[in-house]
Amino acid sequence: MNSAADQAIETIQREMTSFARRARALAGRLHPELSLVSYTLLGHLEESGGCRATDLADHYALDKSTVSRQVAVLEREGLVERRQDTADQRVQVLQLTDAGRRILGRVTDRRRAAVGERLSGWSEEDLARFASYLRRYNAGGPGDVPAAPDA
Amino acid sequence: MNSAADQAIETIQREMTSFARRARALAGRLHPELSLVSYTLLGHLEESGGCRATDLADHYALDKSTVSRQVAVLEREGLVERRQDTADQRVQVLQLTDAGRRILGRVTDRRRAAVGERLSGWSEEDLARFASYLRRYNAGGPGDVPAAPDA
DNA sequence: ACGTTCTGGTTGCAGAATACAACCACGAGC
DNA sequence: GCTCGTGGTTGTATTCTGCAACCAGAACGT
Repeated sequence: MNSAADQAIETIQREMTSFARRARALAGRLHPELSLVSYTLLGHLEESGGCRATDLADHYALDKSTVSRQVAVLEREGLVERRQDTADQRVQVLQLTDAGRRILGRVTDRRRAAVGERLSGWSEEDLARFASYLRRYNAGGPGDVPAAPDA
Repeated sequence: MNSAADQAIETIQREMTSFARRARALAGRLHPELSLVSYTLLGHLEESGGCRATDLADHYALDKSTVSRQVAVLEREGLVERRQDTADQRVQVLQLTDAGRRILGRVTDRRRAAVGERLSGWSEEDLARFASYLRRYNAGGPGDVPAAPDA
């Protein structure tokens, strides 16, 4: 099958890859104080309103050991805190601290500004459509839970 | 300023970030024989039809030392070859070998299949539009970072 | 109750990717 | 011919990562 759809898929996979490739460097330049990993972990904590380390690992396809270490760093920096779950003593519920929320907010602002600048010439309609495509792409996918469109 | 456009930009930056975060793991699962880095470097060589290491570094916002080492690996594996530029003895033009082209093709196929599966429910029109948005976004200034207004 | 298995998490270890700085070689301009 | 800029490599240190081994608490079966 070599249709127009195929062409589009080829382009999508190439452009998404290209973007991903640059993302780390972008994060490094835009907010050296919060690595791309840390940023996304904090972001997920905010979105989810607190979750377990395992959830983070699943969500980002990381090994639980990696998450464990990353979280340890974030905790040492006072950006997240862990609370033992009362029901299950194994579980540590992770949550943003106020400091974490503050830093996350600052970094998000800066990122949004950067992205916004890049999107400055776009019409509101295009922006909305692009956003919805991205959300749909990330949400969808086999092997991935259809993810409640809550947040 | 909290317009619809702002909302869209917020979403775009979040979703792009989320995607980038997973990309490495995806590559690891999908084609362990070719890391995300190697894949993108080979991809750029194919697209460009051969270029210098410096071009790769610029394009992906990598340090030239990083590229140098990555290319060394790819050369050792016989996937790229370097030719001294006749005009400028400093320059090494990098090009895919047949083996490199073969592997790149295989991996691209696999990636396209994965992406395609994720996009299976999409209309042809949506695919085309999504692709064009991504291309437009990535093309937005090879100067790369939209120059953080903060720093 | 007790042992087995499962789940959430940490730690030891090793490998890969990366940046920065120092360096070498060549080319260009004065 | 010097000096400076450019393309590339190498030394060094850091960070991210996965895998495997491990520990502790829960769940389940007998």
